Order: sequence, then structure tokens, then C-alpha cells
Amino acid sequence: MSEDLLEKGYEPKEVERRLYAKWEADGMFAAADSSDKPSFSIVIPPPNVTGVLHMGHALNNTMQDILCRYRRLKGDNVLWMPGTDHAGIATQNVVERKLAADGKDRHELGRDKFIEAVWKWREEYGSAIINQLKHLGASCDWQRERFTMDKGLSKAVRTVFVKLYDQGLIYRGMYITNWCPRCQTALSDLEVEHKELNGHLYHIRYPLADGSGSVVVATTRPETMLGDTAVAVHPDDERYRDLSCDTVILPLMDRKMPIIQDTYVDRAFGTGALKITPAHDPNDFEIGQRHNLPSIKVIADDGRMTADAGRFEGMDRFECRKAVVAELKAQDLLVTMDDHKHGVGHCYRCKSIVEPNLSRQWFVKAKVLAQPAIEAVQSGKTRIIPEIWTKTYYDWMLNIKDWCISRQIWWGHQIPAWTCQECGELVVAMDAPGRCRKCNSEDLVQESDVLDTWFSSALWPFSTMGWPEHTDLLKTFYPTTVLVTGFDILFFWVARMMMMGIHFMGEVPFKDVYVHALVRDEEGKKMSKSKGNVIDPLVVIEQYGTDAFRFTLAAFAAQGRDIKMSEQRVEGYRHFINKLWNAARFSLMHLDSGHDHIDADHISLPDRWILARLNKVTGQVAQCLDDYRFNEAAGAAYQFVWHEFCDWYLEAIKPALYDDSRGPAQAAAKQVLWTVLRDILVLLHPFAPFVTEEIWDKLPGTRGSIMLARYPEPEDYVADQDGLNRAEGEMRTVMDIITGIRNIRGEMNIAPSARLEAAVASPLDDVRQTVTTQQDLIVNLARLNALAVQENDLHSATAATAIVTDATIMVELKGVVDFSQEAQRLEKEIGKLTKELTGIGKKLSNPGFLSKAPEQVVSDVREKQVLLSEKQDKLAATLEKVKSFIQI
RNA sequence: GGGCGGAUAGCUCAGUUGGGAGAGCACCGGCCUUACAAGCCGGGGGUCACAGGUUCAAGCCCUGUUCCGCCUACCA
Repeated sequence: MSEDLLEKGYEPKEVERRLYAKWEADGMFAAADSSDKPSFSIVIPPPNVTGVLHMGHALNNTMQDILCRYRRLKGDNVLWMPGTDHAGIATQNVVERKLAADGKDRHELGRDKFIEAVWKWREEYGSAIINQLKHLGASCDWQRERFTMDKGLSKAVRTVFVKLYDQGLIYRGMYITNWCPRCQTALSDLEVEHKELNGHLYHIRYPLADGSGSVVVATTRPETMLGDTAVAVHPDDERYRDLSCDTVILPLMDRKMPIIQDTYVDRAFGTGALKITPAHDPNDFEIGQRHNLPSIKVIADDGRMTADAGRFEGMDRFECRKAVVAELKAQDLLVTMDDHKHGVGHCYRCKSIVEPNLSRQWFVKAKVLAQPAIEAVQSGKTRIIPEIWTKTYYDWMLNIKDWCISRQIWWGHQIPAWTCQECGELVVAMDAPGRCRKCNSEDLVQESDVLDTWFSSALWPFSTMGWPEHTDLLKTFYPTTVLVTGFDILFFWVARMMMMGIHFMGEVPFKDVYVHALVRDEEGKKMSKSKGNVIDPLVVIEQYGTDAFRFTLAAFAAQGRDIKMSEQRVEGYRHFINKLWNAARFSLMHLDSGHDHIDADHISLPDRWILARLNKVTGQVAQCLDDYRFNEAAGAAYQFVWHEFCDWYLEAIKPALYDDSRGPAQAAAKQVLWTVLRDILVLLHPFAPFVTEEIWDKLPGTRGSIMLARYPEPEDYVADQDGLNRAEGEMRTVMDIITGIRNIRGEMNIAPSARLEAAVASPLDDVRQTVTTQQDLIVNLARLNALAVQENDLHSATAATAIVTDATIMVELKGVVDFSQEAQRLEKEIGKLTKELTGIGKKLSNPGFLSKAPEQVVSDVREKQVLLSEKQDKLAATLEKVKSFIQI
């Protein structure tokens, strides 16, 4: 017996800490810069440096880790590139809040000091999420960890910016953008969250300048009228064709402005007259450009009214709205005020209501970059899985708008552009130019804006591998094999990586994109702090162990469906981990050495059967993982280990293991047990890395980490493949017989301790032979006294009968049980058969079925009908006997 | 407004070319059978949302309806 017996229960905490440290120390996660092995690479979706591990991270990284560990076992050179994102606005907000707690704000500190404070903050707290990933078991190549603000990545960012600018794909200009008055920065369209709010639609009368009447306009934001510079109507609108005057007077401001005609106006909405505020509405801005209208900015960057708002100056924008409405009412210019539901943009970071605002910003001409990114997916260079997301991807890419990349914050990559203070020349360059190239002045000032965080993330697949240098790493691992990500950042991130990767590397950044679902709470709601329904993965890990948690995530990760997480489910998989542990514990009691050979001449039916099953299941699990069907992979492994290996195989070989007189048969059983357990560990390792490594370490005959093991291949076991395949059928018969007897026992409440007499009858020679050779096994697992094997059914009035394929089982019950129970049991069984036979009969009496269904299907159904009705007849005959016996 | 997904056992969900409705948990009955009571053995339970259609045959394909959920959008 092995000396390394396992403890009675698996205690994950200590094991996880110890093994992870060892893996890291031994460099088990390290990728080779170049290698003869096939390459497999994943770049991690870099978590925000401010982040704490949530369920989304846990799922996302568990999947990546399963793939990486699996590919290592398959023999690949695996790179899992880790890192974090500087998360511009998010991080700045966090640090600002921290300053505010000390009664300070960033403007007091100044830009340089503030950035210093952010770096300091990052040093202190920024590795939190990395440590949490380690708790999850993530096998990232930590030596290569990157940060979107580190030196190399910053260089990549500047290089890309300069190139795109030189190529005319980046430009600067005054445009309407989404503006967050709280964060005081522009936001991209994607960073705005639209929520339906109950507001009002105000109808306001604008008098005609000649006093002959008025035009009524409708708006949801009356305060913006202070910045109106025109009223627009549709050119074909009859209502406004014959106005006596083409000028109106803007109420409250007494400003004359034109009535213009533009086809943008929807005649059916409101009154068909649209007030135009070029400085505060994106559509109005475009109309304004078309008609050369002036823009008057009445809402300042901080959300307060400007001097151009006249007497409303200094008011908050919402306060001003009330004031404007009140004045309009007083002047009898407010025609109606209707309830109106409409979408309102909110800042995705601070949830403030976003204000469309006119400002000078930098943009990327996205359409040019999008086209090749569309084609790459169409041609299959990049596959999106599940495929359903390709349509979403196309839709967005085809309608893509220019990407506003400048942000008016301090934390981020400062835009590498300088303006000459003498002549106004704009210089875009990698580094600060010493002099103006035009006027030679030394007085150059760098843009204060920084880049959108997603600009640097877009370069992640190649910037982390050393680009713009031509590194071995890039050669070996770019394009990456697969990107694993949630659909919530499909546009933010995936689409932009596609664009940048193709543009700068000339190749797609990843061959596959696996898009997984969201993790929700038990009721299917999104987890959020405000709802208080957040389940902390670290708490789950603490309570149930990492392996149980990972297995749960994998088992529930069906493609295209959100996961509802509850602790109860994790508990179920903890049981599984414990089951594995105990199975290993049992095995180790009987294994004292490794085995590189199986004595095929002495292996038993259960031995051959479990090898055949292992063979199939390893192939199945591998195929599922290759197809990103994590739940099926986990399910197949679970079913095999628990319900085939533990429930049947281990029970079946116990007699051989305990009986030393069996010599070669015992030896063969140990060889098979060792082999199957070894491969089960490897099979499960990607899902449950810790417990498998811990058992591996205790398993005699294994050397080094399980991470160095080889994933089992079909030809690994015995040469006799036919024998293996036959074993499945033979074992099926044996198991059916055992289950049949157990069923009688259970249904009739016969104590397990009661040893029974049973007989199996079959007209088929090979069935009888199987049963005869497996007599001991059946006697043992069905808890019999003796088992007779015969050709013809033996009708006993005092026996219970069960019928399985090609065999009849009889269990003698005389003196054991009350026979009325057996009559009831038989009636129930016959009832089931009758129901099934009715369905089959209907089918077979349908001429359409007989003539049109494939021959195979028809004959299968016929065969089944014969089988079932034979069974029914036998049971009916038995029932008669039992009844007559009762009457006696 | 446009688009997408879901509706299957009490609960959570699988169900990949249309051909015998499954799992886990929960529930009921019986077991401390020398790895495991975090276990073992057995069992009950479903008009596959609704209405049509295609087909010999539909949980699966088509059309429509209802109810959830999500994404997206410049109707002031």
C-alpha cells in the first residue's frame, strides 16, 4: 500500500496556496519566445487596475485558464499574456474621490502631482486584481505582465497615433460630442448609456418678426432655446409655405433668427417646426453647418449657464430649465407641456446626464479602418463564436461613426501633439519637438488632453508582445489563437482591436473570438453593488474551494446563455471534487507503484469496459474544448468520473483488490486502475487544477507536475481495440441485469442486507456466456446468494421478474416479501410498456410512415415493437402466476 | 424605432444534421455495504409558452401571438 495516503477530506485552502506558489516558482506558466511546439496564445482582457475580481472576471478567466491548461497538456507552447488597463476616467475618479476624502481636489495639486498620486495609488492597490486572478488558479505568464501605461505600451500608443495622423486617419476639430459635466470630459458614443426617462415635451411659441403670427416648436430641453439660432421646417410642409415672414423672434432673448428649410425635419413630429441649437444638439449642429448658422454655447463645460444665456447666467442647467419654463408661462408663450418618455444619455462612469456640447476634440476616421475588419470576418480569417454575434459585429461596423479619442482628463496617454504659441502650427510627433518647424519658435505647448482608454486597449494583442519592435514573441504568437471575452465589450474592444491589428500588423489579432455570456444573480438580474445582489467570487472560493467554483462556472457556461450563479450550485460541485478526492484516496490504498503496462491477458470485463469508456470520454472532452463547449466538456467528465468510474468500476474491482489470491487478475486491475486514475486527473486538470495536482503528487509513479503530463490519446491503452469495443456491450448487459435486480429490491423494500437467489435466462449463447463469466460480479453488486444461468425462462410463482434486452431475470422471493407488492410492481411496469407500445403501434399503422420514412428508422421501430411486446407478454404471464399464488 | 435571445420536471438548465423527452438540485422510499452520509441503492414528476403551418414524423423547421431579458438608435 502507498505510504502517501490522502487525508479523509479535501481541504482546498492550504493546497491551493502551496501549489500555486510552487507552480509560479517552477516557471510552469512560462511561454517560450520561440519553440518547435505548436503555438497557442491568448491575451487576457486586461482588467481595470482599479478593479476587484467579480463574477464576470471569474468566468472569463476560468475559461481562458481551461483552454491554456488543456493546450499545454496537448503539447502546445502556450502564452497567456496578462496585464491590466489604466482605465482613464475610472481610475482618475477613484483617486479624485480619495483626495476629496482628504479635502483636496486635483486642481489644487496640479497635473504632475496628481499623476504622481495616481501612480502611487496604483503601486499600492493596483495589484489587487492580479492577486485575485492567482486565487482563481490563472496560469498566466506573469513574468510578462504588462500595463497599458507602461513604457513599451506608451511607445506603441504614440507610434500608432503619429502614423494614423500622418495617414490622415486622425483629425482634430470643433464638433458636438457627448459631454459629461461631472467628469468634465468628452465621451465616445459607446461611453454613453441611454435610459428611458419620464420627461416633458414643451411646445413653445416663437413670434414672427413682423408680428403677423407665430411658429410653435417642440423641445424636451427648453433651456437650450437660449442658444437657438434658427427654426427649421421641412421644405414641402404646406403649413409653413405661405408664411408672411421668414424671421422669428427668440423669446426671452429677443433675438431675431431665420426660419430655414431642411429635409431633416420630420413633418409628423410635434408641429413640424424644429428649433435649432447648433451648440447643444448633434443634429442641430449638422443642420447649422449646412446653413451656416452661428453656434451659441449657453451651457458651459461644468453644466452651468454661460454669459450667452443672458440673465440665466450661472444657473445650473436643470435649474435654468425650470426658470425658462416659468418665464415662458408668465409670458404666455408655453403652449403645452406634455408628458414625454424619451431616452436620455448618462455617463457610463458617473451616471450624470450627458450634455451634447461643442468642443475641440480629436477623432479617428473609423470607417476606413472598419472595412478590412469586416472583410476579415466575412472571409473567415477571424471566426466569431457563437456565430450569432457576427451579425451584431457587422451591424455596428457598417454604421460606425468617427471615434472621439480625446478626453479632458489627466490620467492617460497625453496626446503627442504640440501647438506653437508663436505661429499656431500643430506638430504631431513621437517626442516633444525642440522648435517649431515653421517659425522656429521654442515655445511649443503639448495638448493637455489624453487618449480614450480604449485607444491603448485596441493595441493590446501586439503592443504587449513588444510592437513596434519586431520581436520573437510576435513572430511566435501573433495572431493570437483565441480571444475570450464578454459581449459587453464587443464594440469597445474587440472591434477596435480588429481594426488596429489589421491596420498595423497586416494580420487579424485573433483567429477565434469566443464570446461568452454574463454572470447574473439567482434571479437572472445583473449583479450590481446598488442592488446588493453581488456574489463575491473570492468569498465563494474561500468557502467551497477554487476547483469547485471553476467547475461550476464551466458546467453552466452553455453558449449564448447567461449564467445564473448561486452558492447552492457551487456546493454541488464541491461534492464532486470531494468525490474525486475520495475515489483517489481509495485507489491509493491499493496502488503502491506506477504502471506503464497493462497485462491484456488478465484484465477483466470491467477493466476493458472502463478503458473503452475512458478512451471515448477523453476524445469527447477534447472535442468539446476545441469547440468551446465548456459545459459539455465539464458534463462529460463529471458523468464519467462519478457515475462510471466511481459507481461501477471501483465497485466492480473491489473483490479483486481485496482478494490477494487472485494474482494476475489483481495485478491487471491495479494496472488499469492506476492508468484510468492517472488519465482522469489529466482530463480534469484544466477544470480543477489544484485537486488534480495534489492527487497527482501522491499517485505513485508520477514525476513532476501534472502540468507536464500528456493529454491521453486513444491508442494509449491496449492494442485490442475490438476487445474494448465489445466490452461496452457486454458490460451493458451485466449492468442492466444488476440494475434490474436492484430495482426489484428497491421497489419491494427488500433490505440490502438480505441475500437473494436469482436466475438469468437467455436464449442467446453469448449473453449466457457473459453472465456466466461475470457471475461473481453480478452476485456481488446485486447482493445475491447465488445466480443461476439458463437457456429457457423458468417460471416460478414465487419469483419477481425483470426483463432486459435479451435476458429475463428472476429473483426468488419466497419467504422474503409479500406478493401483492410484486403484483403491483408488475402492473405498473406493464402499464408503462402499454403506453409506449400504443405510440409505436400508431406509428406503424401509419402508411405514410411506412412508405416515406427511411428504412432504417422503420426497422428500428419494428424491432422495438417486437422487443417491448415480448417483454409485456412475459410480464403479463408472470403477473398471472403471482396473482394465482396470492389467491392460494 | 430597429435587432437579438429566452419560455422544456417544483427550481436551475442541457437537448449540434427533425425519428425513443434528459441532467443537477429539491422531493419520496430503503441503507452507517470495510473511499466517500459532502455518501450508496431505488423511485415519482413534464400537452417542451400559445395558435396555426410544413412533414410519414416537430422541443427542434416556417408564420403569427403573449410574457420576460438584453443590445442598439439623432424623432426634436
